[in-house]
Amino acid sequence: MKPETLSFFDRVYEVAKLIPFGKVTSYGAIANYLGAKRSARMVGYAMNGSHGKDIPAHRVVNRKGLLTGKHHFDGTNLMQQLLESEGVVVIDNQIQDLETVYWDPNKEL
DNA sequence: CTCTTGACTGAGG
DNA sequence: GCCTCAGCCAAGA
Repeated sequence: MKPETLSFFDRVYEVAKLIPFGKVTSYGAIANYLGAKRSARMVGYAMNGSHGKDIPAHRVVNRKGLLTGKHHFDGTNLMQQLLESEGVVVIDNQIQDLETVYWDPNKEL
């Protein structure tokens, strides 16, 4: 690939697609993997365009494991249900046992 | 070029 | 542990 031709958004999508089934990661982790540790907000912002793509956006949460982006999904609890269907325990928009399901691209890739 | 907008994060009280 | 504040940076108007 020619990353130079890909925008920051496109890189976020590529990483998001690499998230294993039943795992989650944080915006900051993705940003750090892209070499822009301070651009965690951009990662989330990029996910706005993830709709209509093969992006498992529900596997991306903030560093606390809180489903801050659930408001961008259709249903009120769609994001939570998607995660639970993958074996991730979620209670009140908060991922339980985060360390167990956490996937860090910097360590895994 | 300037200004606004964020699905964030770390530091301080 | 919780709440608040400020910095961060790319994209779009």
